[in-house]
Amino acid sequence: MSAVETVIGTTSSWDLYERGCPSRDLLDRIGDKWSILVLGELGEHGRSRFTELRNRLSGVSEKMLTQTLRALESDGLVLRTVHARVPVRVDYELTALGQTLRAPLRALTEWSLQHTDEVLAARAAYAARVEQGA
Amino acid sequence: MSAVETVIGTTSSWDLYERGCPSRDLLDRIGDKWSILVLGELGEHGRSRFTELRNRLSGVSEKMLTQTLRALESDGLVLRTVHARVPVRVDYELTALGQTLRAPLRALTEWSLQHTDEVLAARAAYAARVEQGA
DNA sequence: GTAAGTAGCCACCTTTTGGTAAGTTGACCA
DNA sequence: TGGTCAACTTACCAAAAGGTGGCTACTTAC
Repeated sequence: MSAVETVIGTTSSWDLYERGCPSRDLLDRIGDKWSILVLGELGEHGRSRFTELRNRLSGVSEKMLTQTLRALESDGLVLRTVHARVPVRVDYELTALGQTLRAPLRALTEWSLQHTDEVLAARAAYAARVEQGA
Repeated sequence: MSAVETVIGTTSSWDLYERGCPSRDLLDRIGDKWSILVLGELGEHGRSRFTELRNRLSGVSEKMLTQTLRALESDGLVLRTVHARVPVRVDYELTALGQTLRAPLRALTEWSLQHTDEVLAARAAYAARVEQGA
């Protein structure tokens, strides 16, 4: 059987540890740098326009932003609404599915913010150890 | 001021939405495909050897596995122990810091497993829509 | 004496990713 | 007449990621 118990009481037909597993690909996608930030922004600010996102995500290029938004839309996480007035106006917001990702993602971003100092310290210590050892 | 409230009651000196933010880099690192899987494996199985990990992470190359483990070690998330017997034996396990990542990461992998079907359906629908629209 | 096993490293090469910059659409404004 | 705005799209190019295969050291087992 290919079903795997990841946590007691939870079964799924997918196995993250198998190559080509769609869940693994999905994980890779939502773990993507810009995806995380876009989803975070839309989660916090709600419906936003393209330029708003571009301005709030420091360092993102238009190309990357478009690409990320398209992927998220295709995955059913983000809803894209085009207003046919001039100039064109486009809104992005989380779908219901996208909303379910907020908690897990926030847990991760929170962890990252809270432990950055420790990690930076660990890196410094590691670099020092390597310098010594070598 | 550069401090930012991410969640009520939580402050940090970092801002994920600023380019060059170390937390953003860190997030990118732990959101990495192989990092997630290695941390997951070590979280579930506990202390493991190099070849055990290689065998359990279907599709990983030795190069990638080494690279990922080194990065996690340098970040203070994984402890690497070399036993100087012959043939060499090396163990990897989560550090205390690494343990604190288990919950957030599990939340994300769980989400991924549970919603893969919905996302696949959304992708199919999106592809159909594009085909129609174009 | 030689093959096997562990835990890698290194050089080479291909694929993918991502940045920059320019073009597009279509109404409206000076 | 031509410049502007929003939200892209496209082409081109550089950088980075990642795969492959060969090499290492050391000892035990055949």
